[in-house]
Amino acid sequence: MDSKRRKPPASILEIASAAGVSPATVSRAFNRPELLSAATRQHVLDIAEQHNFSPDRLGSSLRSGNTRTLGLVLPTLSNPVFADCFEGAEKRARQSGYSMMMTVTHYDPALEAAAVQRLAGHRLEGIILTVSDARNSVVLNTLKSSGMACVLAYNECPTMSCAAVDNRAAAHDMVVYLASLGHKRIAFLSGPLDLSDRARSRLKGARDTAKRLKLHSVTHHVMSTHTTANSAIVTALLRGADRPSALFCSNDLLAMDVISTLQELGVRVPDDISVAGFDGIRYGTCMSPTLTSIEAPGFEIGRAACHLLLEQIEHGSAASIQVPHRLVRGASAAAFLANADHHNEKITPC
Amino acid sequence: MDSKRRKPPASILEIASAAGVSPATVSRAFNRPELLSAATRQHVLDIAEQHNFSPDRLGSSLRSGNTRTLGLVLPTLSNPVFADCFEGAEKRARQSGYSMMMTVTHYDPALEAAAVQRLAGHRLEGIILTVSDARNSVVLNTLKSSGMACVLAYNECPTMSCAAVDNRAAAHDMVVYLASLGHKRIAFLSGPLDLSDRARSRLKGARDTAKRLKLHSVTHHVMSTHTTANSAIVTALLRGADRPSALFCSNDLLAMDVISTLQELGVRVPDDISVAGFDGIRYGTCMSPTLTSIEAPGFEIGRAACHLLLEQIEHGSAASIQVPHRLVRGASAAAFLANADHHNEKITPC
DNA sequence: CTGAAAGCGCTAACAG
DNA sequence: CTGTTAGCGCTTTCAG
Repeated sequence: MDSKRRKPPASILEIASAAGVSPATVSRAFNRPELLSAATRQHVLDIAEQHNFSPDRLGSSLRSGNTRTLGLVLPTLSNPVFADCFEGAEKRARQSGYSMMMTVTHYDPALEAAAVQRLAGHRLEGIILTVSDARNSVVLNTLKSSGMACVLAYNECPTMSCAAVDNRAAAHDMVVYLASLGHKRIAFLSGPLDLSDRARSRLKGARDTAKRLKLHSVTHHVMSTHTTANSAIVTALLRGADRPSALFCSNDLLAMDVISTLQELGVRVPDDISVAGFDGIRYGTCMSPTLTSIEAPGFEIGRAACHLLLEQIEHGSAASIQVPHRLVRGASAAAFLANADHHNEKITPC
Repeated sequence: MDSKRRKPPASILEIASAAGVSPATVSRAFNRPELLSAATRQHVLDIAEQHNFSPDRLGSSLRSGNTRTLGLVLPTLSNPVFADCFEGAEKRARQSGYSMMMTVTHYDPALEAAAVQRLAGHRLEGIILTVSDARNSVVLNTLKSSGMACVLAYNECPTMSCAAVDNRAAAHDMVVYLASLGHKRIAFLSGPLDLSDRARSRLKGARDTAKRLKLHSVTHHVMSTHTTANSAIVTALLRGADRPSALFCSNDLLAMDVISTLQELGVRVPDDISVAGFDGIRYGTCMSPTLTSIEAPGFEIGRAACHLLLEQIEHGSAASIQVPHRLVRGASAAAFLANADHHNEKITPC
């Protein structure tokens, strides 16, 4: 019936001639209606409507220089905090007539660089990203020197505009809470620190606070990825006299995997050991036990980041926003009982 | 130091003159390297490298007509199945050098229309979407008549290219499973059916199968949203002699909320009543009780949808893919015990 | 208030 | 193999 090559959509010239006006007038009817007489404007819009016409952003972008498109570069959407972040950012963008181009990097700096390069080719007006490590990120330097508007989400960085929680303060709050439950030996679990400045800040916050509270110093245990527990490492850290009574995980997905690993090992949470996460993902409250965590509101971080980005694009400002965090008391962390580690005594060091 | 208005990035003409060749040659060095001598090509690329140049897609798109950008329109990323779908689709797109523009619609047909309109303005080469109701969707008709390449994800639709699980067969499998556990009265819970053709198909599959298996006919209970339980409705359906012994929820998020609502009401799952979901989200296995569900693999659906879309763009084909589903046996659905509804007897109808 | 003309950055078509 | 030329669709001066 209809040919495979469909006819191209009407251009501004056809509308102009159909309406008996110049192309400039058609353009103005859409972009600067105040410059036209009400009659002309309405006439043009009617004709456009009839032809089902709306101006092509491509020509418009090329000529005027603004694409009304933003970029969002996140580690992964499998982590609900980042999915929420997208929703917050995209909603804010949409409110200002911007579209969002998005990609994921899986915490891989090489993919981060490729992502920025690819997106930048589309002449985005600005970009929101979460990088592995804001301090030594080549891609951030490239981006800054290219002059593209740019805001970090989740990363804290003194030299760039960013929207994030205060990771150190949040970790502080968690350690204070765990201490208030009677825990004196706390271990911190995370993925590779060089791939997450957030994990680093959280560890630092935890260590500083433990020292200030005169707890045992916080040990650090590195999993091979950010969100999965290594069974061997978890087993190892349960051994010995200086075994921790609470495990503070650098994010909730890791905490969930740690808990299920512990359960497989026959270690009860929180009876034998307490576990806390970070991020406050909603599924934490459906788990058994419910997850103790720090809520870092993804939607709000995304919204704030996009807001900052738009301000930067429109007014050149380069402010940052610190989004408030909140302690979530769940059942996975409970009061420390001196004899709770009885279970452990039976484990023979191998 | 540097002025607020940074100098525009190098254009192809500057590179051309710097390299002592024509602009067309620079273009070819990037797009059709096989047309150039190795020497010229390398020389041009070196110069480009020095100037940190990469061709602007905007000019390229306008001239050549392809933007190498796809659109993805999903209900929400808060539901992990859709987040996975994005990951699958975007990864596939990236492999073919496409970027992904994305937006969410929160199951609102008006937002669906606005989303498509907005994205179409960017001259996408194709679009993947999940709509509320593929059968009577104005936006789908608009899209088809516009000639834009288009694939549905999750929706099943005989007249369009789509990537989805067989919802009726999947619901069939679930009912067969529940029946095998001894359940004879099954209730189906969902959001408004006119906003979800998937929920409709699943209900139909459940009803047909219940009839074939000579179970009691499946009752249907409508929640005000797709993913939250109405406490009053849940309470009501627990009353009476024909109270169901199993609740089949149209998605996992709803099932999770139903379970927590039941627990608040003092009804034990699965001891007093069994609950099943649909989607097979990964958090289902961390819950207590673990969730019985049908896995509808989001990543695979996204990947397949994007694959179909690219085929359609490149070869005009309009095939569909049925992605296999899988029953996930969790602890939320257990064998029916005749006396299990003792708990119920005590509830006084009000 | 409206029109004419130039050109954003790039690539396709055509020459050579 | 490489250069020349024209123009994708739009907006923006500048003139009226």
